Amino acid sequence: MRTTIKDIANYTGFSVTTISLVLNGKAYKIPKSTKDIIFDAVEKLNYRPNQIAVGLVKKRTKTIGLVISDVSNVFFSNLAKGVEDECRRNGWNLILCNTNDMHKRDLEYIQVLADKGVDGILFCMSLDSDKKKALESVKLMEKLKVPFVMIDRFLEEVECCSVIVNHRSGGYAATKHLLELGHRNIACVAGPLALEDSQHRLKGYKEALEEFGVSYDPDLIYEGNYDRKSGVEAVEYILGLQKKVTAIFSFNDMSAYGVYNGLKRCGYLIPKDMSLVGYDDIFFSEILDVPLTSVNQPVYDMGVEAVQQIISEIDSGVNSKKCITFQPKLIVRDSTTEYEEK
Amino acid sequence: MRTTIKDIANYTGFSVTTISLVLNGKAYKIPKSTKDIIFDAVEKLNYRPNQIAVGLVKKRTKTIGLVISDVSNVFFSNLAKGVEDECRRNGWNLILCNTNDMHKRDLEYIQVLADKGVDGILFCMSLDSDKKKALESVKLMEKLKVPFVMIDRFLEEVECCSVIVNHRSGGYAATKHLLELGHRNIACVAGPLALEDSQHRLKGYKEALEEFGVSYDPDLIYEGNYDRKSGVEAVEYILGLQKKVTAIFSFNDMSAYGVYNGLKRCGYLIPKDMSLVGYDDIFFSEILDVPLTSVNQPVYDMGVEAVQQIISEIDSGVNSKKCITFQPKLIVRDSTTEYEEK
DNA sequence: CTGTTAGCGCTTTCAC
DNA sequence: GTGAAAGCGCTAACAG
Repeated sequence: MRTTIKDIANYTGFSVTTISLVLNGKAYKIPKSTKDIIFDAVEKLNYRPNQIAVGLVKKRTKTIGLVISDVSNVFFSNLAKGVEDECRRNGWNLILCNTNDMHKRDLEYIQVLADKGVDGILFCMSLDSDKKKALESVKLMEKLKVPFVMIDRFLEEVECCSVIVNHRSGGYAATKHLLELGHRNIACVAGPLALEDSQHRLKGYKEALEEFGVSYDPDLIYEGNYDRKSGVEAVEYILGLQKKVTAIFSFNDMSAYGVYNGLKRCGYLIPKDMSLVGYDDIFFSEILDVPLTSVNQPVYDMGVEAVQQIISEIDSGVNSKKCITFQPKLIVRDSTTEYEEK
Repeated sequence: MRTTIKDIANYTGFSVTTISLVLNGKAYKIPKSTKDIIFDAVEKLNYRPNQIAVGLVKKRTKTIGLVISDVSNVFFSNLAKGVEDECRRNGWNLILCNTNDMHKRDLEYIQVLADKGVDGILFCMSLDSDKKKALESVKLMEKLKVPFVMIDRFLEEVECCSVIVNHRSGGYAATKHLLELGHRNIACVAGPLALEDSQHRLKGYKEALEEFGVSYDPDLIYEGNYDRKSGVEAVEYILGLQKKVTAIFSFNDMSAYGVYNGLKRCGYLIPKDMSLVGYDDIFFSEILDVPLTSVNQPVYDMGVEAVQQIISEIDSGVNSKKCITFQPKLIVRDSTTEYEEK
């Protein structure tokens, strides 16, 4: 059996109260001699408090849950890394929950995490969540009174702390870059347009077009699913348009890879025949033969920030309702070049 | 406040014992009428057992810990995905622990996980662990009496269940492939040779050489660190050897990417001037302009298997000491070709 | 300065 | 059929 506080009490002759007080740094009136005896016993018997028992009485577990769609997705694994690192630095632990973008699982995990007594949840809602579903998740967390911070994907109508990237500005930067290079027929491989992030990137795209006096053509927008397959399919769609598209802006790197491969397969050279911009700046993008111009998101830092927010919310008991916005940064590499009349 | 079992007792008029019995399916003698009343109340009051309290009395948390070096590493994130998926299927949860390959953190996390009452640990020891350190970690888990399964990296002298890949056979397959293509001067970009997996891949390499009557030249082995930088540095080393190397076997894909980029930078064409084989078969290897021939490891499945093993060990209370060995599989793509005399 | 006591929310033995 | 009571390991009023 594991050593318990009782064992220390028996061993030292003091009561469990005294032991607890000393171990929790609340022994204001207890002489050093007593403390020493206790600490010695703790060391000797190798005592460590049972955190389950502590959790039951303190109603704190120093554990948070991270609800994401899929850790094997590079974006999320970097996020998880940041989250875990910052947790460790603060003496917290992390329960990892993959929903595979199924709203139903969002709800299940929220409930389970609450049952396990996590002190807070870092929530990145499922791709298949429309506004109604997303609100359902939020309502559940509120009902269960578990503090939460929304990450990456957020909802304007929810009053909570969220850690996001300014996708509008990312979309704007990517598009502006292409426009400055002289491109005018710029296609987009968007993510699901039900998602705010996808919408915002599109908004940024439109803003840039407007600024350059280029009219918006909805035909040039292919609504994909943020995966590689979407990129491959988008190429087919875009080339089939016969619209003299000379540049493609993919709303994430995975779909950009699909576009990359799809274009190659069709005999297109990047960037000569087609410029390509991605979004996420996964480290692979740099390794590609034609290193990909991409919008970098400070994912790791977002994870760190989210943990700091949730911890401060837990400690203070107040919902900051802050919206921490990170700025994405366009990383120009070799997949984009000036438009040449042909 | 959350609804407790007492609330259900008060509401229904039955005692907490009865409620508990019914809810835990141990109500052999309790009439359906009573059960119905209780279930109705549970539903109405939205009662869910507090798992911390349950954990305290049952000494089971249905939670396991996963100790790995770094989730943001694709290999581990795929492992984590498998682990998490299988946990969910079985109603378990996962605490994620990144050690960044620091042995000290292995120990810290093992202790913390035990304090939190996890039922078992999936342990992938740190890269910086020599045998002595690794044994220290194992001894700690044994002392704390927490069941564990070793993943990927294992020790022959430890009596425990482990889930691994037959790295010898992977090394053999990769090398044989190159030998069959006619290559004779095959360099290796190894991982730390203190690690068994790296040693085993090397053993497979040697076996294949022997089979083809090619003598082993230790100069051709570059000991790297499984990262991209190692690959870049290895290229410099290998080209500097002046040994007419025509093929490189990288002991993982990350270092192979380094080799890939390094070779390009030096003006080498793959596979014309140099054949290249990786190990891990990260999805990205397929996307490269010259898709990488690589040894595929069924990482996801290993995660799944590890969870099944740990759960059965926890449930049965017996250490199976099984060593589950997965077979890697060579995936031939475009980065390897026949040796041509020049 | 230190100990007694109650209680966190639950399971389980035993008694009626 | 059901309930009282003890106990899991700990914290925290309160008492002295």
